[in-house]
Amino acid sequence: MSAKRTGRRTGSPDTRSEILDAAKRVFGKVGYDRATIREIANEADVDPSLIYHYFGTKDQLFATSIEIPIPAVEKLQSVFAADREDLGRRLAETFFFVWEQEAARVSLLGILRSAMGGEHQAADAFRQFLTTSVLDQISPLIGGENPRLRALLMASQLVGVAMTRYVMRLEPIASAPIEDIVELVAPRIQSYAAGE
Amino acid sequence: MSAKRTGRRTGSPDTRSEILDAAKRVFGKVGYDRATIREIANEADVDPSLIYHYFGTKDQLFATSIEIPIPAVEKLQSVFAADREDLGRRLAETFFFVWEQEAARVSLLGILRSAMGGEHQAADAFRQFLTTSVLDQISPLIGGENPRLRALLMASQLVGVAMTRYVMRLEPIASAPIEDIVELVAPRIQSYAAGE
DNA sequence: TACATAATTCAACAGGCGTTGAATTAAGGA
DNA sequence: TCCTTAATTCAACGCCTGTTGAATTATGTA
Repeated sequence: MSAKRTGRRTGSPDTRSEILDAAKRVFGKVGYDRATIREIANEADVDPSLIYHYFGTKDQLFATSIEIPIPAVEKLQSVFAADREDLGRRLAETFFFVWEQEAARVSLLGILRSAMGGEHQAADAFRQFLTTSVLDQISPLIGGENPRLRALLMASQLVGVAMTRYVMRLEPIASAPIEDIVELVAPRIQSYAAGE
Repeated sequence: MSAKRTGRRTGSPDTRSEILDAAKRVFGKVGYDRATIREIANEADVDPSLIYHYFGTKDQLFATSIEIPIPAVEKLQSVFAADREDLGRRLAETFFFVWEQEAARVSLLGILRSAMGGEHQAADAFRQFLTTSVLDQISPLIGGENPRLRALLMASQLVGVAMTRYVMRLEPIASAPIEDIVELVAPRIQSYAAGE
């Protein structure tokens, strides 16, 4: 509770990172619109104007804080190496594995919340990630007609579960063990991948 | 373009309804947060304070404008009369039939957008609708273990598609004919209903 | 016709927001 | 040690928001 003083702090604290973390938390909790610079600054124990010093504007701060977490992207690559019959399960497992991790979740929540709210940057980021990192990779592995549509329907199922579990926290999906969910979801996702 | 005059208008226009329609449109387009009273008033060609005269507060206006459209609820009832083997298809068809109608869609978009944004009223309304009007009715018809979880997963798939098609407008799901989507989604939803 | 009441706008308020520029303090190299 | 530069806060701006109260005009009833 040391009283705030003006001027540079002693030591070499990585204040920039603390701001970014606070931003992710707040954006994840309430989305872009309801998140205020002042609240983020407060959460980071910092003056609001310092945020502008480091990130320029609220939009830019948001843009910086919604980069898809690297571990998530890496994990994804390994999915596409799997054999076709296993694609559904691997996809579901990876998806929830990432989401269950606190650090990734706050970022993803921010993206999802804001994208659904119509925030352009978030929507674009989400669209692009889904298109290039998921659809483009999955579609070729899929049999039957409309492979791209099928791929997006797989993704829709996962997004739907993320919505109900992490955003809206609907029971009993919110507190069910992931294993149960994967067990039920995986076969249906897989069936999209198999022609007919 | 008649210049605005003060005082009561001539004739008997149902201004209240016009305000409500405008509210639905705006809430549907941008969600609760970004929607401003002034924009709604403008859309309804009315002074902002008239909205307060009729609806009291922004929250109350929102609450009034997100009642689940009656046709939607009625349609739903007919689904549960169906035989079990047809449940998936009937559910999917009904769901999209309602969503494809302009009037219902703007309301549903408002609810969905705002619920995802964490707006309490919308989230509660959505939760309650899903619980009492969907889950409570579907669960008893479902075989296997965790019937309630299965029911919610069916709903998740539909919500996921609504998100990608109507909210985020992701291609190719956004402009695919509903028949194609139903054709693909129905069997997977159905398979949740059948035990294992 | 006179009058109560409903419908409508005008003008303003306080509060919160994103943002900016100047002032203050510490760190690090010459 | 001095001085440039980076980190940090202070104080304020202009704007937009939800909201309110008084003023104005029409409707419907007695």
